[in-house]
Amino acid sequence: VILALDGIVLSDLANPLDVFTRTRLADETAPYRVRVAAPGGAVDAHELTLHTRVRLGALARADTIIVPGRDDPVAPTPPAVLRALRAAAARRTRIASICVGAFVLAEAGLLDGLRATTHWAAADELARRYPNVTVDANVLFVDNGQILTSAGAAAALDLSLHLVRRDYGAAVAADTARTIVMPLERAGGQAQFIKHVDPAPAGSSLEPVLRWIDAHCHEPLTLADIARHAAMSTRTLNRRFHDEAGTTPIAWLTTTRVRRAQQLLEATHDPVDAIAHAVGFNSPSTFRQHFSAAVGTSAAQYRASFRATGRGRDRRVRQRDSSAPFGGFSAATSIP
DNA sequence: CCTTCGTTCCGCCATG
DNA sequence: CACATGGCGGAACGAA
Repeated sequence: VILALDGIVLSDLANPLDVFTRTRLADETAPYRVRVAAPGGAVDAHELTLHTRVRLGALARADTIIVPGRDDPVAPTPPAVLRALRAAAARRTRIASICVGAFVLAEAGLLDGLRATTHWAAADELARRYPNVTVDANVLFVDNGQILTSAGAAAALDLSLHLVRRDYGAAVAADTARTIVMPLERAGGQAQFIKHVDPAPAGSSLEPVLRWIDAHCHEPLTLADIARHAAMSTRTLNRRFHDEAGTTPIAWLTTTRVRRAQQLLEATHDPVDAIAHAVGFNSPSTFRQHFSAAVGTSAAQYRASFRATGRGRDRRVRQRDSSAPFGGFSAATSIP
C-alpha cells in the first residue's frame, strides 16, 4: 500500500508503483497487489487531484507500506495517519519511505534509534529535528529490516528493486530492472543491505568498464587486467571508481559475482561449489565468505529459503507451489 | 581459525 | 592556475 498525503511528490508515488506493478514471476504472475491509500479518499497533488480507491484502513491489511515524500517535508502529518503507521509498525508491517517521506516516519517515531536516509538537501533538517535518528546522506537507501528509508526520488527505484530482491530473489528483480530500463550501475551496484555511496551518474565514463566487468566476471580478473582493458592506470581506475561508483574495482567485481551466484542458486540445482567456480571465485570458501558478507545468509540457506517459499524471506505471500519447476526462470538465463 | 604472502588501495607528489 | 593522470610506497586487505 502506497500512502498518499496532500502535497505528495508524484514521482515518489509513481516509481514504486511502477516497479511493484510491473514485477512478474517466472510464470508471469504478478506477485504484488498495489493499492494507493489516502486518508480522505483524495489528495491534492499539485495540478491534479488524486482519487484513491482505498483509505487509511488499507494500511491495516498491508504487507508493505510505502510512504512517499511531500512538497513540504515538515508539514504536520494528520494524527490519524501517524496512528495508522504506528499501529502497522507494531504489527511488524514492513514500512519504507521515499525521499522526504522519512520525515513522516520520523514524526511517527518509527525511526528512533535507527539509521535512516532522505533527500540530501533535507538530511540536515531531518537530523536536527530528530536527534535520535542517525541520518546518513551518503547512501541510496537504508534497510533496517522492517523499516527502510531511501534518498531522493530516483532512489525509490533502487529501494523498490531491493524489496523485490528480498521478496522474490535476484533473478526476478533483475528482470524488473530490465523492464523499466534501469541503468546498469544502479541495478548492479547496490549490494544487498545498507551500504554504498551515491551511484555513478548514468552514462558515466565508467559504464563501458562496468559492462565489461559484468561480462567477464567469471574469469580470473585482477586489478591490472581491468585497468588494461579500460586503458588507464590502476591508480586512475581506483580513483575513478571511488569518485563515480563509490566503491573499488575489486569490491564491484565481487558484488557482481555474488549477484550472479544468487541467480544461479535460484535457477539451477548446481552444487554450491560449482556455482562458486562458475561465477569466478577460485575457492569455495572464498565464495562462502563473500556471499554471506553480502547477502547475510549462507549460500545453501539462501537457496533453501528461496526454494521453500518462492522468495527470500518472511511475509505472507502465497506463492508458486514448491513443486513448480524452476526451469522456466527466464531472468537468470539472460544476463546482459 | 590462524598465518603467510601477494594484491589492492590511497595519500602524496611529479608531470602534462 | 586548474585539473587530470599515474608512479611510488606503505598500510590494509584478501586468498590460500
